[in-house]
Amino acid sequence: MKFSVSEENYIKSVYHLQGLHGRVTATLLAEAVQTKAASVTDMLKKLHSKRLVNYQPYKSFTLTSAGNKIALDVIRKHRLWEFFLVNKLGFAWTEVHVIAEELEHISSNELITKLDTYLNYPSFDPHGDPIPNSKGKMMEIKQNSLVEIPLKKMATVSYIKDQSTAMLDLLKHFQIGIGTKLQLIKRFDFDGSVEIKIEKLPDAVLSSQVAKNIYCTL
Amino acid sequence: MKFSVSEENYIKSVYHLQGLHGRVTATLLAEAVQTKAASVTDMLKKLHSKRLVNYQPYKSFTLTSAGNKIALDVIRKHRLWEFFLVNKLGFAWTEVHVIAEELEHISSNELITKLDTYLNYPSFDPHGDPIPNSKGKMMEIKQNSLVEIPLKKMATVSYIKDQSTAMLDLLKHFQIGIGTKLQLIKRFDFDGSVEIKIEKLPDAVLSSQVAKNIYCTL
DNA sequence: AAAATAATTTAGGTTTGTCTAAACTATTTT
DNA sequence: AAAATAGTTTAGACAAACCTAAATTATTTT
Repeated sequence: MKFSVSEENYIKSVYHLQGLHGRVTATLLAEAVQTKAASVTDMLKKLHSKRLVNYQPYKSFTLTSAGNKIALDVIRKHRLWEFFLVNKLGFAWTEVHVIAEELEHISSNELITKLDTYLNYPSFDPHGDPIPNSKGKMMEIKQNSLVEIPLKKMATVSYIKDQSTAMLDLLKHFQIGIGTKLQLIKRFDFDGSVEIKIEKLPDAVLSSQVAKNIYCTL
Repeated sequence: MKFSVSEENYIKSVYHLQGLHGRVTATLLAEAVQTKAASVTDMLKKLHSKRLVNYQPYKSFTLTSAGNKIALDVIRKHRLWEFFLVNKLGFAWTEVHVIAEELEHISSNELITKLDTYLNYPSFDPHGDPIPNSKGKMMEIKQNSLVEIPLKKMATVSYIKDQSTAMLDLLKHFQIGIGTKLQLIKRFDFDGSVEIKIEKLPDAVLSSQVAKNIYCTL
């Protein structure tokens, strides 16, 4: 079955919100898809009739397994395109999200299969998010926030939680990006700030607020 | 200014039809965009109010120069994507049209600029059609139908006019495709059929009906 | 457990792009 | 040049996805 761009966007948003809150509420979803709660109700009825959401009036809701499958499919496309945009076309990882929001709705399955092959079956997108494979399975890696990794151990930045311009600006200044290798030198209990070492750079101190938003693999 | 997918499709079709017939009529356009004449009238009013078509009720019409610019932009995207699909993802040139019909409406200009660079500024798409550059300029090559090229001279197939399955099937059998190098051996005046030679293959005879649809560069 | 507040749904409307059927205009035939 | 035919436009509707305002239900506070 084929779905409209709107339907796909709603489903995708339900998926993401479910990941954060377990169940999803109309207001939350309205916010996510940039519309009003009344419009969400309309769409929920439609998605319910197609058996893509478990929905009862006035209650919070979740995706059915059919809905989940579609969400993963859209997310797979989104992340593969992001990978392509960064690793083949040379975009910065901070620029690709909006473009991938459009590309993720191109319908050809053959296209995604071929793109996946061309990119050599990547498991993570440029933001560090896992890319579902054709069956919807994602790799999982234990990501640890900078505040909780062991001292001295080499770690690789894998994900930035807060992607606001202010945060990205700060990261740029400290030359920290996805893939950056670093070690935790010291944790200051007083304010939770951390001192880190990046090869060839002077040691840097990051506030706990910043450190909490940086995730690493060990 | 941004245009809807429908608007872009109408404009693109007007452009193509103009190339074939000089001026465009509502019925012709309706056929091209797979809709009814009444819907075309509605859209023409809209495009006229945006100054993209030169339109007067009950008359045939053409694109304004603003409309032309948009058409070339969409065509550029379409053909660059087709090039990408064939030369990077490994699709056959006969499979890419429908996918490119969707991709051509992705709005980012930066994306097309980067894609163009990545593909190394190709001048022709896999069907042999010229790709407009960022200013809308297209390369022109003299293409000669197989019935009119000189005897013995080496020629390269550059374009297939009739792209019906029947025709493609026939071409496959004779191992003729875009880029195939061949020579005209003999022209039979009786029925206009032609004998051709392709390296390493036995000579083949094509009916004038077939030959008329094969274009070459010399 | 009422009252107050917050969240959700309904009712009725808008826009975009489509449709059919009827009315109108242009073109072709005789 | 009138009649017949072909092409185009208008009028009125429809579906999708959205909106606002009012009504309804759920949740929280007291």
